[in-house]
Amino acid sequence: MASEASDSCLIRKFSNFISLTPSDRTLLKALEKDTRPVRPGQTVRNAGRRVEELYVVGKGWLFSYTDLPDGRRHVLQIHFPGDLIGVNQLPFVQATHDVEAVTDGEICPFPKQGLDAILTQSPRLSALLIGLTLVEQAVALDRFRASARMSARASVAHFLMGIWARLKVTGEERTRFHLPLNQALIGDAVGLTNVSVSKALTRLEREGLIRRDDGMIELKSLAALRNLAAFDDRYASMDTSWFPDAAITEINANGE
Amino acid sequence: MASEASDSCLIRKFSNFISLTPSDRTLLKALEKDTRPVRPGQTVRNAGRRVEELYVVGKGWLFSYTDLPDGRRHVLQIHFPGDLIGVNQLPFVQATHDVEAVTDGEICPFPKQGLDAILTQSPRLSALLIGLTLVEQAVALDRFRASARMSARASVAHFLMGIWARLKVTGEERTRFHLPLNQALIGDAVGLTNVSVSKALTRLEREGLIRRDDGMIELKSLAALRNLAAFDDRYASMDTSWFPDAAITEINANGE
DNA sequence: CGAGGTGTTGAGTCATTTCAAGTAGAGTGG
DNA sequence: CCACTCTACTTGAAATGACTCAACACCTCG
Repeated sequence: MASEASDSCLIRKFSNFISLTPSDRTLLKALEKDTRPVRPGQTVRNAGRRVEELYVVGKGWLFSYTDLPDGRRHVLQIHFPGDLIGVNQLPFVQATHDVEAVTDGEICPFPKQGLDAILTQSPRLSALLIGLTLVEQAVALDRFRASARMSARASVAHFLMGIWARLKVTGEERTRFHLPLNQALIGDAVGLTNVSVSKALTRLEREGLIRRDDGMIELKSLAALRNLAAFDDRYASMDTSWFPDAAITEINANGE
Repeated sequence: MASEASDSCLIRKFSNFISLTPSDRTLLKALEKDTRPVRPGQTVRNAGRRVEELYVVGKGWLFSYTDLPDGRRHVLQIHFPGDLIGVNQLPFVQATHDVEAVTDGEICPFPKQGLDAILTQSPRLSALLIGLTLVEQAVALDRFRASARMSARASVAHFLMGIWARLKVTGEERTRFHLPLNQALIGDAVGLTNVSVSKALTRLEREGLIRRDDGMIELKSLAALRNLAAFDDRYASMDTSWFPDAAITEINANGE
């Protein structure tokens, strides 16, 4: 009823791409019914365990990762408020990776079947859900490419641009933002050591492309960074024209 | 009507995961209505161009890639018979990467809207489609991890295991198979140079993990390779239990 | 027979890693 | 208020794995 967008990052994020009907909002709100606090370093999901529930991130940052046999770690994704964690776990009985909190935060757990309501009742939301998943996939492949084929410096620049682009989706347009990730974590995300990340960041700062102070990071020149890292903003170029019409949503909703 | 599975890799692949109803088969066959031959080296899709059509691979191998500003190339995916090319392009107006044929082959183009029939008429096929897309995503992330965090030798081993696991999905269980990819291409897929790939393969062969002859490759010890590369067969561990029942498919089909 | 594509091998180079030492800040307890 | 500890970050030197460069072998195709 109260269609204040501001109370839910999930709704704010989705509104960014399509206009939500009241029933869409109701469906989304159902996912955020429950709330659970998380502490820094707390494990939210263990790889290998059954995937019982998915999460909406309410507050705070988290990340997905896997450990390698030799003890090294690979960070697959950083999760922000408004993100859905675990859609990509759907086709697996056992979780393919761990999820851990970076900062204090709140997550909203809901059962796997919680998506059913969306998938059966709102083709438009379903399309957006699939679309966002595919965009995330494209983003991951971009990061892969950067890590595999570019210098440490460009790779780190690419990572920062990726964070910026994703924060933008939930409305934070600013080029200066709080980055609560330590350099070992960033390294594990782009395939470098903490030492190399430190050197890359220091150099980027010396060159005037970024600025750091007090846990904040500022992207001083988006153009230069984009150019250096061959960065593409996949969220900005998302195409929603193939989505079913809202009208069809109505018909289906009535038809059930 | 003639439900010979053997005439379509797509149907054979899908049958591997769920039992297809006659109407499912009809839906899938519609995707393979048209056929177009491809030659080695032929570009099937250009990055940046509008995505008008998707493809089912009928015969032959293809691959998706992007070029970097400095001329280097990153190969994102190898496509086999039975694969759907371009599902991940759905949310983009412009293609995010190029597609090129490796060998002689046949592809079956169909318009983006060709998927609509499946998505609206068969929840079960839709679920499988989404599931397979998510599995492919997990596979890509595994390859990312291998490339970012493991040795050249392990990374190449991982790549080979990945090919083997995917061939298995369309029924080729054998550990000896034809590998029509040159070493530069493999390098571009795992983030190495052709020279490093050559050295890695030579070493793997000397160690007895693989054997090569006449364009064929044989995985001599799956266990050792799996161990070396920390390989997980994502296709084998796919969970279909969350799919809607075939019964529901019936109801929906009647309901329209 | 020559040309082009492909794979192998060795020598030298280079970017990133490893190792190590040192700085800074936050939190703790005496 | 001052050690003390922890974590995070920086910086330099040395080690190393992959890269570059280059020569050569092999095969297919004309």
